Amino acid sequence: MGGTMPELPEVTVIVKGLDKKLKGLTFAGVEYDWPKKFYWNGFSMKDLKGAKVKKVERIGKVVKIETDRAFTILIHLKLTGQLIYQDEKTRIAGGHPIPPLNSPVPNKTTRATFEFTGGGHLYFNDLRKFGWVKIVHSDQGSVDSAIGKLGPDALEISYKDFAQRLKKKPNSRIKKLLMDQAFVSGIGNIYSDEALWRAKIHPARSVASLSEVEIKALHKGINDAMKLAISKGGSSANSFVGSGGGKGLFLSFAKAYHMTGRPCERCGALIVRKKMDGRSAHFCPACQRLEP
DNA sequence: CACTTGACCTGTCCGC
DNA sequence: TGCGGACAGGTCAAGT
Repeated sequence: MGGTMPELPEVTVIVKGLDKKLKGLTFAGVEYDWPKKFYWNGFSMKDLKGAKVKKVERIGKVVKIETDRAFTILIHLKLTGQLIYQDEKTRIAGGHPIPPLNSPVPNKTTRATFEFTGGGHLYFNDLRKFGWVKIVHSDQGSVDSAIGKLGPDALEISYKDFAQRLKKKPNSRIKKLLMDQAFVSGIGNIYSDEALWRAKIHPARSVASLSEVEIKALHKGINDAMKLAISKGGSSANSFVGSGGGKGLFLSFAKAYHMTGRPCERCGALIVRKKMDGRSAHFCPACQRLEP
């Protein structure tokens, strides 16, 4: 099980692993060192102990652990979260690659440790402490502020629905809109860059300027980029390596993201990075043009 | 209102 | 090598 970062593909990979591992396990307790981002919402340790995991699934970028009790556990990895399950025989890990996913646990980034009867542990690590854990009432889990307003899932939205929703936002810049979780859920900075590169669309283009052909390419680009990443994350022990040559991270599937200064795979022009709407956009200045 | 900026945190990398 | 600044995958609140 490998992993890179917590956007839709990475959350998908870790959630699939956890669903297999945790299903049927019984919580023995939890410890945490960052109460600020651990919300009980009226539930308590007494409720947690003895509860069984029914299912683990992904809602947007949120990890949802359903139990056989009245509560559900929601976890958001934000920028630097990791989830690592470990018992005597197994270890599965996913999320942000720092510290390395094979580091011993717990460690100084460990914010919460769920213990299961039988000795397994689920570690929630988060270097920057932006992530959170919420225990929510099962009936209210789907309307929690974190997931209640999410748009259609980026991997599931049809072309038709995608195009229709775009029509309602003609003035938005496309990259920013792609990352808006209320528009579609699951896409972050990496996959907006990757999808736009595939569709040959400049990140600052307005929605109104996009042709039907481009919108089709973008819909396909989202799917292709994410599915490729899921397949890499699911199959490779290390989908990132420290590169000797410069950049700290190398993502095996990336065509644009973090490829600043490297030749575009398609046309050879050098990939550039530009600050846009508070985030950095990576794109090919030759095949992703602002003006036709 | 819609849109932009700052805040939340800690660590790494890059240039001087 | 040391030091300061930019930057990091996300989201929400506050400000304009």
